[in-house]
Amino acid sequence: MTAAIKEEARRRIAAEGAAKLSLRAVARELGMASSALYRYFPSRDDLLTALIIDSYDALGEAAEAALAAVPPTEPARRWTEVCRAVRAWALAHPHEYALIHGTPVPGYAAPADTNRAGARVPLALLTVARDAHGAGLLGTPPGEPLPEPVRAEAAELAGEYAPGLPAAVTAAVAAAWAQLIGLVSFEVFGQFNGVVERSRPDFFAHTARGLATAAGLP
Amino acid sequence: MTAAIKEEARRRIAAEGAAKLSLRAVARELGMASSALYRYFPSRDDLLTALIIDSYDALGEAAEAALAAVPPTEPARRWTEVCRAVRAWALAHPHEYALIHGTPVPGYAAPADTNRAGARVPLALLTVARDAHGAGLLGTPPGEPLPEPVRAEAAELAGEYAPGLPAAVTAAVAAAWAQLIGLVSFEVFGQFNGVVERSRPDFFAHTARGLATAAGLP
DNA sequence: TCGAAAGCAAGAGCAGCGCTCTCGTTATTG
DNA sequence: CAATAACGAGAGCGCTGCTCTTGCTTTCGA
Repeated sequence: MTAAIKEEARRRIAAEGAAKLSLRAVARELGMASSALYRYFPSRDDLLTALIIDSYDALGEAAEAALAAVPPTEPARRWTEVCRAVRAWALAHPHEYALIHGTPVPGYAAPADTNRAGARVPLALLTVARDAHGAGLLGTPPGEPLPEPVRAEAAELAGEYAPGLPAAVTAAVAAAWAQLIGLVSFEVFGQFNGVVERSRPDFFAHTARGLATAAGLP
Repeated sequence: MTAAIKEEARRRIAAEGAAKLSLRAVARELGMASSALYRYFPSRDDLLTALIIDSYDALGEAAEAALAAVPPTEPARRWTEVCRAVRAWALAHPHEYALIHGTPVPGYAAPADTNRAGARVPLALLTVARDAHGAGLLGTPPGEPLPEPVRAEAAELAGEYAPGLPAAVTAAVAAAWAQLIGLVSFEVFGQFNGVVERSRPDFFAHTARGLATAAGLP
C-alpha cells in the first residue's frame, strides 16, 4: 500500500514537480479519502522523505552499477563511466533528481537514512580512487599543495572511508563530487540553455575526464 | 510600494524559505489586505520572479565588484577573488541564493530579464579569461584536446562574448562556472556536512584555484 | 470650480491545501 | 465466537492563491 502511494506520488512529481505534490491529489487518483493516507505516512514531509531516500538509492544504484561494470584496472574509464551514469540517471529522472539536489525544504533536517543513501555516489567515486591507489595506478593530483587544514581534514576522511589514500586525492574527490553535481544540475535545470546546447554529451565527458585528472587518475 | 513589498517578502524568505512565502503573510505584515498586493504583482510567481532577478543582480554585482577590485595583471588572483565573492554572497544570503540556484519552479520559463541578470557571474569569469588573454597572460588549458563538437560550440560562444579567446578556454570557463556553483551549492545546502567541515574556506580557495588552472590561467 | 476618471485598498468569497478527529466497517486473532 | 486491531470515510479547521465587487481618495481637464 505504501508502495502504491509512493508510486502515484512519483508519477505526480514527474508530471508537476515536487513543490505541487498534494496528498489530496494522490488520494483522489488512488480512489480513497485523503485522510486515509495518514495511516501510511504521518505527514506530507514524511512521504517526501521516503521518496527522497528512494531517489538517492536509485541514483546510487546507477552509479554503483557503472562502477561494477568497469574493471579497476581502467580507473580513468571507470571514473568517467560513474559520472556518465549519474548524468544519465539525472536526465532520465529530472524531477526525482531535483528532489535530492534541489533546494532543501526549509528547516528540513535529513534523517540518518538519507545520509547513508546520499553517500553512495561519492563513495563510488572514492572507490575508483581507492582501487586505483591499491593497484598502484594513482598519480599525484596536479596543482598547488593542499593547505594544511584541508590536508588534515581530508586525512581524517580518508582514514574512515579509504585508508591509505593520499589526502590530496581524497580532497580532490570531494571537490569533484560537488563539481560533478554542479555540472549535472546545470544541465538538468536548464542553466546551460543558450550556452552549451548541441555538444552537451561531449562537453560533459570532457569535463568529467578533467575531474578524473584532477583527482590523480591517469 | 513595490519596493516595500519586495523588502518584506525578502525578509520572510530569509526567515522561512521561498517555498513558504505567502502573499497573505506579507500583506498582514504590511498592514494591508492581501488583495491589495495584486495591484503591484499580478501573482505570487511574479513577485518571486522579481525577487529572483534582484538576487541575480545582487550576486552579479558582488562578482563584478570583486572583478573590478583586482587588476587584470593578476588573472589568477582575480579569478579566485570572483569565486570567493560568489561564495561569500551565497553564504550571506542563503535563501536568496536558493531562489536562483535551487530547484526551478515547475513549468517556470525564465523571462529575458532573468537571463541577462543571470549571465553576470559567468560573464565576470569570462572577463578574467578575456583580459588575461588580451594581456598575453593566458596559457593552454591542460588535459585532453577538446572534442570537435565542443570546440565548434565554444568557438561560437567565444565569438559572441570574447572574440579571439581560444575555444578550449571558453569551454573550460563554462565548465568552471557550473563547477563553482556546484561547490557553493554544496556548502550552502549542507551537502558537505560531515564531509568537509572545519577547512571549508581553504578547501574552497584551493578548489577555485584549480578551476583557474583548468581554464589556462597561470 | 466642479465633475469625470483613474488609482488604490478593503472585504467577501471560491476552490484547494495539510492535517485532525470521529465514527463505521472489515480482518484477524485468541 | 467475540474481542481487538487495522483500515477507510467524512466533516471540519485554518490556511493558501486568487477574483470580484465596492467604496474612498487623488488627480486632472473643461
